[in-house]
Amino acid sequence: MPRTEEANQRIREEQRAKILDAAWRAFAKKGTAATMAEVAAEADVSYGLVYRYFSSKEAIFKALVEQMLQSGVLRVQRLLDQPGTPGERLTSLITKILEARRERSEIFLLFQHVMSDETMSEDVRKRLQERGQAYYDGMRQLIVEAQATGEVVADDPDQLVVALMAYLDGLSRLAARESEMLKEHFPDPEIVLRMLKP
Amino acid sequence: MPRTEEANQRIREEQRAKILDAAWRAFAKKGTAATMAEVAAEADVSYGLVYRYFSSKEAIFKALVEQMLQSGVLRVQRLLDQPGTPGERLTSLITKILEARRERSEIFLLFQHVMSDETMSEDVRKRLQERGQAYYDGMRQLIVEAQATGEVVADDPDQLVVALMAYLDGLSRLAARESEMLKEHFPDPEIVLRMLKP
Amino acid sequence: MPRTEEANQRIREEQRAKILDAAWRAFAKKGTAATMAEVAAEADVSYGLVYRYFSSKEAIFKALVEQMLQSGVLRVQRLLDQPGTPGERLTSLITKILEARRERSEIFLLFQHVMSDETMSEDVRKRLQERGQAYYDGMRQLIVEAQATGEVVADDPDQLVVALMAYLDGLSRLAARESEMLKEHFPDPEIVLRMLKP
Amino acid sequence: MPRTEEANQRIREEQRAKILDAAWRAFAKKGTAATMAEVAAEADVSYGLVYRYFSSKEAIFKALVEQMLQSGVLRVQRLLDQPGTPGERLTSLITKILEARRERSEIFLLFQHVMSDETMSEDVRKRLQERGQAYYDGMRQLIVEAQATGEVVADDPDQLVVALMAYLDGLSRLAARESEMLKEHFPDPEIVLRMLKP
DNA sequence: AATGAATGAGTCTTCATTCAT
DNA sequence: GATGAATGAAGACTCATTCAT
Repeated sequence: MPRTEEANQRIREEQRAKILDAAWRAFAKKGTAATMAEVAAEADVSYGLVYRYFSSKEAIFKALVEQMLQSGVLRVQRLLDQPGTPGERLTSLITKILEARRERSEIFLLFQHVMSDETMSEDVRKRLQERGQAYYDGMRQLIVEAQATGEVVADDPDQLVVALMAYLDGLSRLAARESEMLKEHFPDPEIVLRMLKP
Repeated sequence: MPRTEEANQRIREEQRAKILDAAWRAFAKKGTAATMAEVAAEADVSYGLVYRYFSSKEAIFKALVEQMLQSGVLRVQRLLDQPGTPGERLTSLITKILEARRERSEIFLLFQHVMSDETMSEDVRKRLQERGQAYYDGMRQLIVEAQATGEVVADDPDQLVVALMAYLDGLSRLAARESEMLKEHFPDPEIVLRMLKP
Repeated sequence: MPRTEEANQRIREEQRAKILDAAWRAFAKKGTAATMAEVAAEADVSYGLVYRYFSSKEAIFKALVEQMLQSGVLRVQRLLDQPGTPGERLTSLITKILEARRERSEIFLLFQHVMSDETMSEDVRKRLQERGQAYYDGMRQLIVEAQATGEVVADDPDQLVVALMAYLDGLSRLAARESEMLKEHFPDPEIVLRMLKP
Repeated sequence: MPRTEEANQRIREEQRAKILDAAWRAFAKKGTAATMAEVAAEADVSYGLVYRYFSSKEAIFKALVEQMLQSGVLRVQRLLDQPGTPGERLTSLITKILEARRERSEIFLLFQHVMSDETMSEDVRKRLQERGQAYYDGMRQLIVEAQATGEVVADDPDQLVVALMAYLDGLSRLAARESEMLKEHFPDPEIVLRMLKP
């Protein structure tokens, strides 16, 4: 007697999730260089099964990127519409970003991998590019507002955003490398906020 | 009539240098994914020849890393023994580092590539690790001294160093991606220095 | 309440027939390259089920060949024992063959596929070979007889048979390709019979 | 000291030819199903080398088809512009075609393989299709002319061409199978010509 | 009896490395 | 010292076949 449809449905969802999880680990570690065999091994699944769930390596990447985009981690917008003065909102935003980078560093690492891998499909990179731009724009806007209220230093806002982004990206890389240094001495948000202090 | 020994010697050195230069360009562009054929083409040399000068792809990497270590770009020590107060020296150090990251971003990019590539020989990675540690230690020492003179804020010095390193690494990545954003809005050293302000 | 034995029996036969029918369509279309998944889909059956009825792809082929052999389409013998002069019987034979080739071209296409596919089991090919030989022999005998009565030209009978077979095989291929040309201009039996005219 | 340019040139040409020859044998035998490993083995060459000369399996096929088209074997046109009555030219044409089919049966076999393989690139198939059409058209024209002079029977010319083509294709297949039967009893051109006799 | 999830051997393709000249 | 032809191991992907339910 065949399995019930729901049972199959469940199996499919679980396996798909299991494989994507494994892919996260594999790709975050090695980027595009990770092999399908590694993904399969990491998921504790046979080689061929990966292809039952994803038509190609590229397809897995796309699914990961999709998860990344859905996850909300990369969405600044929702963090902008908060109560408080611009400066308070900026502080809150950066604090939250730092938490996210610390806890879900794979996401940012994969993001960087994809962006710097020229073999990645233009399609996928473009979507991430746009999200990155939105991220940048949101941050810039908040800074400009905070400058108006005098809560942030009156430097070139673009330089400030670039500095902020560089800092955050650098932290992600350190976090991904699982550096002991970082774990024990994760910099207090206070420190980066000083870059913006008037 | 055979070539003189010196002539041969000179040719060898020139060719070796030519190949290494090409390797810089190739690896900066594609990281470990660059092929030997690309290196050879970039050097305008047959690809058999590359093997006359380097026994393997790994060997080229090692040579690049060696150049990196020799280049002095990664040596903090010589920047520590300068005249001036600790705070002045720290300011001067960071300014110089920023210049270097901006102008020779390939070096730092390669550094990061090697550090995050697990297939890289332990040997090579270890040497870079050590240099990174020295870098870290030098910076930390200077910060501690500057805290003593009250020129730097009295936060946990380790957190400050981590923050500084994250910022610098992040900038290198942006520089390497040849982002227009970065070129036009390279952050003034003043900005990062504020992170350390008391 | 379990199904009765006869009901089971009937189901088994129906399913087996359904799968074989699907296999005919799939193999006629793609030859050996047809996949088991395609056969299953064509039969509207899960692909696990195909293996319940046939132990392997090879086994399906064997069953198809068996059907082919049973079908009578390839049996000349029964066409030889007819009333009439040798020439009349030859004419009637060829006319019937032409009809068969036109209407059941898949059979001959599969025949050719199997014969030219070296990965096919020797076993299967041998049986077809023998049947082909019988076909050949029957035709030859009829020609010889018809030559005796002066109804067929006195050429080398082997050459005549070869020519006849070549013609028929060629037609099968055209028929299988579903060429418009052939459908609209299927050659009158009269034409091929002229090859034999004294 | 490197090889001279001519030496390399020669090697390249020889190897390319060697591989294409091997491909003829392999593909004529198995069609698309032939593996690259078989081609390499047949050419007595390493696996990777085939890819130095041809970028893909598809590319080899294209080269074979190109050779086929260049070979002239499939060009009827040049056989049409001959002296003599239409009937004489038709006789001469068919005689020549028979010789070609007999001696270079691989070509026609490959032709048939490609035409019936749906995975083959549309591009390639189209070119062959056109050539086939030209072949057909040329033959048809000659038949019509010969009917005008009364040298060919006044049947539907399309049926006559179809019959002729079927016969020729069938012979190619037999020739390719290297049937003993065919070798020893290759049908005299006289036989097929009778199909056209008034 | 029936389903479809799971497995792994086989095929195409790339690329580091070797070798004859 | 230099060239580029040749090799083969490794990786992405397909598909016949097995197995739990």
